[in-house]
Amino acid sequence: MNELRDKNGLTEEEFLAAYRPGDYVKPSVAVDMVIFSAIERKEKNYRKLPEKELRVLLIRRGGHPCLGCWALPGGFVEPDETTEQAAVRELKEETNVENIYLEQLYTFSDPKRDPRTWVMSCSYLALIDSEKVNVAAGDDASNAAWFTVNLETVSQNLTKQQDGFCKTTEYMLTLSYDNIKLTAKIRHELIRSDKGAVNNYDIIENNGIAFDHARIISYAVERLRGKVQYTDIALNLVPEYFTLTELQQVYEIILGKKLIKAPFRRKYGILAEPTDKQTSYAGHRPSQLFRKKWLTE
Amino acid sequence: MNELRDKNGLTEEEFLAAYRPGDYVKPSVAVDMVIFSAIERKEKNYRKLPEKELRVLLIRRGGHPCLGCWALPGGFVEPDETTEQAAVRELKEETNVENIYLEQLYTFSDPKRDPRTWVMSCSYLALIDSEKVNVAAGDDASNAAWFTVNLETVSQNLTKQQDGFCKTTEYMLTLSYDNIKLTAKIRHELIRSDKGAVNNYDIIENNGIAFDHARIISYAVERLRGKVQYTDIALNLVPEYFTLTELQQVYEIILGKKLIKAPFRRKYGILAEPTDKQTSYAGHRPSQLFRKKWLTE
DNA sequence: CAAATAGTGTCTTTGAGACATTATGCG
DNA sequence: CGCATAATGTCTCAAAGACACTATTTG
Repeated sequence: MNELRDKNGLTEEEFLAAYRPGDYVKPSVAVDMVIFSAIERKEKNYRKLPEKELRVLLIRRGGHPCLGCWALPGGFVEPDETTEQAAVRELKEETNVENIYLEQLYTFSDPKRDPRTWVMSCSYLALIDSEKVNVAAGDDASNAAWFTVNLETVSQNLTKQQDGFCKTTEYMLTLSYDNIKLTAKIRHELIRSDKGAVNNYDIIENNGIAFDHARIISYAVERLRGKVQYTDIALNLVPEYFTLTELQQVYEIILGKKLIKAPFRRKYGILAEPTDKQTSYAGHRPSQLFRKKWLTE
Repeated sequence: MNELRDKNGLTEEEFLAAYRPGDYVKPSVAVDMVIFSAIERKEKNYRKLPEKELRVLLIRRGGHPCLGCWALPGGFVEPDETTEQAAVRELKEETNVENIYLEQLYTFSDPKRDPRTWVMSCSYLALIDSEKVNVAAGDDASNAAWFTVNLETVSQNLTKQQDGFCKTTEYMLTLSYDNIKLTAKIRHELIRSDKGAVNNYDIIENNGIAFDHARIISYAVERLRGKVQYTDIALNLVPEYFTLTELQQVYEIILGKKLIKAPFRRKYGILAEPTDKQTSYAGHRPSQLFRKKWLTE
C-alpha cells in the first residue's frame, strides 16, 4: 500500500474506501472441464490384451439452450474463488471426483458462444485414471457418459503468400458412446506473416455437441498430444500399478498411432519405477508392474 | 436451433426470447499484454556488434490503485468482442501498434488480484520487432518505457514425498530502464502426486510492479523460453532483413545463455531464407542478410 | 596487418526408429 | 506344445554439442 496521493488528493487507502464499481456490462465467466480417461474396451479373446480408448466425460443437457445435446461438465465461477478453485468445486459437485490432474487450457470468449448472454469459458483439461472412472458422475449416471474420442484431420490446404502463408485444416471430431454418435467438423485457418499470426477456428458442422464444446474438446486433444511427448502428464491416465505396455497404449490412443516397443521403453521407461509385482493369469507371459515416477524437472 | 421442448414446454427459440440473465455477481474481465521486443544496446566500440536485450513495454500508472507503479498495457473487454479482439484494440489505442504477433497466455483469476473489485485478467503475449518499437506508445511516451527483462532462479528446493514430490523454486524478476529498477520475487510451489498437480505462485516481494503483473511477466518469459525452441516464434522479434547472428542473439537473450554458432545455424537456419543483400561498413567481414521463412507445420 | 565477426568442417555423443531375437506363463 | 505377449539387443540414421579452422571486410 503506498502513501502517494492521486490527482484528487486521495491516498490509495482513501481511494479504495471510496471506490464504487462502475456500471459497465460484465460477462459471466464459466469453467468447462475436458475430463479425459483411458478406458479399456472389453476383449473377447481371453488371451489378447484389452485395448484402451481415449474417452471424455460429457453430460446430457436437460434444459435450453442445447437441450438434449451433450456438454462438458462445468459451471459458473463465484466471486470468492479462482477459476481453478471453481473447476475443482464443480468437479466435485458435478462428477464426484477429487484429486485429479487439472490444468488451465484456454479462455474462449466469442460473445456469441452462448445464445443466452455474454459468457466466457475458461476451460480446463483434466485427466483421471481408469480406476477412478467408475466413481465419476455416480449421482447422475443416466445423464453422464464416457464418450470415445476420435480427432482426425480430413483435409489440409496450404497457400504461400507474400512474406508468409495461409493454411487451412479441417478436423473431424467424433464422439461415440453405445449407439450415440456425435460429430463436429472444425476448420482451422492459420495465417502467418510479418503482420502477425491469425488463428481462426470455426465449427462448420455440429451434431449433438453443445455450445462450442466441440472446439474446446479438439483443443484439449491437441494440447494433450503435444504435452504427452515432453512431460509426464500421461502418468495421470494410468492406475497406481501399471505395465509398460499399458503406458504405451495410453500414448498410442492419445497420439493416434502405433509406437514401436523398444524405443518407447527407452524414452518413457524413465516414468516408471519397477516393483516386484507381476501380472498373472493373462494367458501368456506375465508382465512386470511399475509405479509412477514423476519427473521433477 | 432444435425443436425440442423443455420441461416448461418451450422450444429453444421461445426459451431464448423469454430469457433474462440472473442477478448474479459477475467479474470484470480485462486483457493485459506482455509485449516483448529485442532491442539493441548502444555499443561503444565501433567494431563490436551491438548486443540485444529482451525488453517489455510498461506504462506508469497515473491513478490509484498502484499509483506510480509500472503496469502492463491493457484494458477491459467489451461485450461485443473476444478477448483477442480487445487485446488488438487496446494495443492500437494504448500503444499505437498494429499487426504484431499475439497469443493468449493465461487467465489470472485470483479474486483479490485487483484491490478495487473482482477483475480477471486474460493475458496475452505479444512480440514486436525492433524496427517497430519506436512507434510504440508514441502518444504517451513519458509514461511508457521499454524495460530490460531479467528472470533468474535464485533458489530451488526439492522434497520427495510418498508417491510424488514437492518442488519450490524462487525466481527474481528484474526490470530496468535508465535508473529505474523494479524487482519482484516469485515463489513457485509445485506439488505432484497421484492426487493431481498443484501449482502455487506467490509474489513474495514486489518493488514497483503493479497488481500481479510481475507474475504475468514471469509466466510470459517462461512461455517464450519454451516456445522459442520448437516454433518459429522468434522471427517476430527480428526485422524484415536480419543476419543469423542477430537471430542467434534473440535466442540467447530469451534463453539467458550463450549458444554455439554452428549447431544454432543447423537447427534454426531453416527459419531464414538467404537474400543477396549484405551488411556493410561494420568494421569487419560483412554478413549475409536473410528474410523470414515461416514454418508451415 | 590486426581486429572482429562470418561461415564451414568434423568429431563425438545422444537418442529415435526399425527390426530381430530370446524369454516365459498359461491353457 | 503353441499362443500371445514380455523384454532386450543392435544396427542405422538424424540431430545436438563442442571445438577448430578458414574467410573476409574495415580502420
